[in-house]
Amino acid sequence: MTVRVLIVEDEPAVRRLLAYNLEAAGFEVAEARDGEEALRQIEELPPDLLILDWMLPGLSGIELCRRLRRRPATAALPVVMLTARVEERDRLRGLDTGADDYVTKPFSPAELVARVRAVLRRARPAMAGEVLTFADLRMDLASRRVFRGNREIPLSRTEFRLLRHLLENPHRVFERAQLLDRVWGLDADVELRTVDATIRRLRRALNAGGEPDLVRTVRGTGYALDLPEPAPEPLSAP
Amino acid sequence: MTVRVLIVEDEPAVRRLLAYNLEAAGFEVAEARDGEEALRQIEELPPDLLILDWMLPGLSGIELCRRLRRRPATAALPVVMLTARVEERDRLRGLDTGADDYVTKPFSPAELVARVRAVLRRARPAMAGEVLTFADLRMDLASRRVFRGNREIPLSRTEFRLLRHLLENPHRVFERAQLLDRVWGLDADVELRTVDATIRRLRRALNAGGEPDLVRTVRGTGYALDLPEPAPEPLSAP
DNA sequence: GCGTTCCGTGACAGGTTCGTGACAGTTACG
DNA sequence: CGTAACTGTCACGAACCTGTCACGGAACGC
Repeated sequence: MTVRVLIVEDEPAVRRLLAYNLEAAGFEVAEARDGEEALRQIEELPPDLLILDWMLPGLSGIELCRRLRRRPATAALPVVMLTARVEERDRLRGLDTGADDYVTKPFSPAELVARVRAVLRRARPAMAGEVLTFADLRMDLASRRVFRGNREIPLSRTEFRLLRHLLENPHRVFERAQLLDRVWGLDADVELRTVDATIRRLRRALNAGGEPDLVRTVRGTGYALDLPEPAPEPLSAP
Repeated sequence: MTVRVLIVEDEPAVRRLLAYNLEAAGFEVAEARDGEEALRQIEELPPDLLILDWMLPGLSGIELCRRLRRRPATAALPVVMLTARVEERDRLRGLDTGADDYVTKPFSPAELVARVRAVLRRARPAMAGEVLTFADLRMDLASRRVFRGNREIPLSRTEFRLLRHLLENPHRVFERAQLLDRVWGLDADVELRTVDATIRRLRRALNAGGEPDLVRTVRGTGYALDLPEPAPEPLSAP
């Protein structure tokens, strides 16, 4: 599976330089000109790493980073921040920006790629230890096991990835095409209805003990992970 | 909006230490001495997170946690379990207690607060996603749900899109042709009166509980989302 | 008042969507 | 090499959605 990197940078020259070198290093690259566009793209298809210019028109890089950290789905998303001068870099390090590394412009392509690789190496295992929870569902990413209550649920690879994606974004409705992109991958060539089949297998596995169904069907749209009966009042924000 | 944390702990010293540090970190804190009292408080005003001592007089922490998990209203309530020693913590992790994280006594305040924050990040529904509101109507775009007061309103795809458009432009009157273009789409080939039928279905769904009608009919023109007129004002003074 | 226009209402048929089970090609693994 | 598990498709049926229509009452202009 390829690693997706999203570059958020308003200067076209710098953007192209970054994209060229990262693609040459084997990454899949997406680009955004400002914070708004970045948010939209992350929404659509979350990358594995973000390269973020500190100075952006509109939403600044720091603000974007902080905002991402607040969302569970992107709280652990690795971020490499681009800064113009060394002093800035050191000052940003002091602030709590939430970035994983800082690169000073001008940078050498080799250094940039090296830092991206280092951040990915560091970030991956950190994510691996996590446990995703929803209702009486528990998914341990490290051991790749899923429990409902105290019963273990055997899941195939596809089912596991689908459930993981839903657990990372509970309550949120995904349409079939989104799920295909984000679970099966962009290069997968499968029918939309395949999602239904996998949802069905996932449901059968999850509810094998007669528990209530946690997968909500939204007719005409797609699926979401949700509590069945009582309308879940949207929890108050922190 | 503040985050409420309920501490369930029988030792006053530990309770006060926890309360002090959590309040310093900006949380709103409630306290309970045992499981019974905790249940009462959760009933009264559900907290956003529970800190739970493993050893409690009466109802044990584990039992309380399991019981909460069984009730839909509290099934997703984040729980941080306090244990006395490291061995206990590891043993509890093995059992399926349903807790989201474990902290070993003695703990550092910083670690405790960090773990609470982490659990909240994970447990929170993703996306402070857009929510459209009008009067007692609430539409959550991410989860694709609509509430009137605290009653959920089931809506079909078309009804949902129509209501969304009205909610995005409250008070504004749209003629049928406009609604067809903007809700059904430019390429849709349907009768103007179809709008009436959908408005009717939307009204029936929204007012199923006997609430006042929020959809205003503008004769000869179209429809708008509006508060109903409270009373016709007499023009002449008594 | 009176006729006309406009909208609410209920019913209905055709279409769409989704759950379900079955099946075959593929992969994993002993 | 053979078996079992996994995965993508498909066809079918039931439930649901939706556009349309006819009818009657309400609102409006005169």
